[in-house]
Amino acid sequence: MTNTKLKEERTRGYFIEATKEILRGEGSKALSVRNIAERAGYSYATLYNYFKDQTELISLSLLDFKDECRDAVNQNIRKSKPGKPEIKAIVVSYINYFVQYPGVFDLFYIEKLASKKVNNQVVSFLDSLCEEDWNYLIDNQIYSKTEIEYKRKTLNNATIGVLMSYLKRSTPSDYSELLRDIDVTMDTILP
Amino acid sequence: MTNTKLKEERTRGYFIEATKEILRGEGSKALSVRNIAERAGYSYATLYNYFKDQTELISLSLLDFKDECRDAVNQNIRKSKPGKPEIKAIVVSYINYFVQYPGVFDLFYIEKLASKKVNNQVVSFLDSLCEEDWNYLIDNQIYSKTEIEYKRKTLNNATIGVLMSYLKRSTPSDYSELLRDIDVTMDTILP
DNA sequence: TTAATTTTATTAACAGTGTTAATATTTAGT
DNA sequence: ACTAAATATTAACACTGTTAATAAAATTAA
Repeated sequence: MTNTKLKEERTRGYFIEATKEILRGEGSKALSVRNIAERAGYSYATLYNYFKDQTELISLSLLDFKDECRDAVNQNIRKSKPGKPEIKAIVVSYINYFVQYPGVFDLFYIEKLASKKVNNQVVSFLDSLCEEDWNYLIDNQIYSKTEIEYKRKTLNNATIGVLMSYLKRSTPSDYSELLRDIDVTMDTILP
Repeated sequence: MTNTKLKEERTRGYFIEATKEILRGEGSKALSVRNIAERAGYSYATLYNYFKDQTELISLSLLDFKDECRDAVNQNIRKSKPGKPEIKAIVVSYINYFVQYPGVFDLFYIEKLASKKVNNQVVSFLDSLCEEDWNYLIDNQIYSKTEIEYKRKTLNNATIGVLMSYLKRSTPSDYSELLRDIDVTMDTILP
């Protein structure tokens, strides 16, 4: 009864963990049903006894990565000052996370996602990490509410653009330039 | 001699045209060697007598689309005032082009490209369309040279981000909001 | 025009993909 | 130990890109 449910949940976990390992390592290009199943220790068709299809497995991995990324960001911004400095620290560690795991970037922004709910969660993810700091800037009257609304949107889009260019088009060509580009973005949007 | 060269060039054209049709229509997801060859009126293996592999065909299509997009933009900005208004007109028609052909967006920004040269051409494409207007803003001393350098970069990244969110994550959900987001981006970066 | 040669196009094959249906194996309950 | 239920596996299908061997067509030489 509850025992079978537990076992089932464990097996599901093996598949999810295998998927995440491949995505972290070889990337989404190397992802295949047979590859996942082999790493999980099962035959490829067994996967379909636990998941509707590959996209369900991908969505579940994505949610895990979201938590992982949030934790990484929270670790890195510990001693940042609220407002612009902390927003910058968040953006930098957010970008660092995806530079470390390009396969996860593909999941978040490129791969076709099954549910619209997951879609929305991804789109608002970076912005939600900065929520407190945007409010800080409003509360301390450094920018108006509409100004902040605009700047939020623009920073989110610019950050995705920076990541895209770096990971998908190798521009800029090295990491130090990437950091400089983030500086540029921050100073242009929040002067 | 020159006759065979002509014939060869024509056959290559049929394959390229077929590739472009599929990308414009069904999108890059529907692209396959067999699909292309069938539409070109040849067997799938014939393709390899004219092109190294599929990626070469894709790169050649991309270059065509680049010209096509430039033409479309130039048509739309005819009566725009130099500077910010024209830059906005360029960004809007640039975005419109990819909204019309999402498969071409995949080519430009997502698909793995063979040559680094093509890669760089893509990355600098939007910025090159705005070149004159950025210079106008410098010459008329509306912004400083460094300011413009920063704004260029930020606008390029933000525009790619806007496109990504709209085409890949359905955010915003309708076109009128997309136009509003472009306004927001422009006013934030070029106030 | 026929024969030989070169150019161009096709089919067969290989290793891979996601997914489903039918089968085999393992576990649980009596 | 035997039956029933749960779980796992193999076989198959329709795809994918790519290569090698073969067939067809066009060109040249006699």
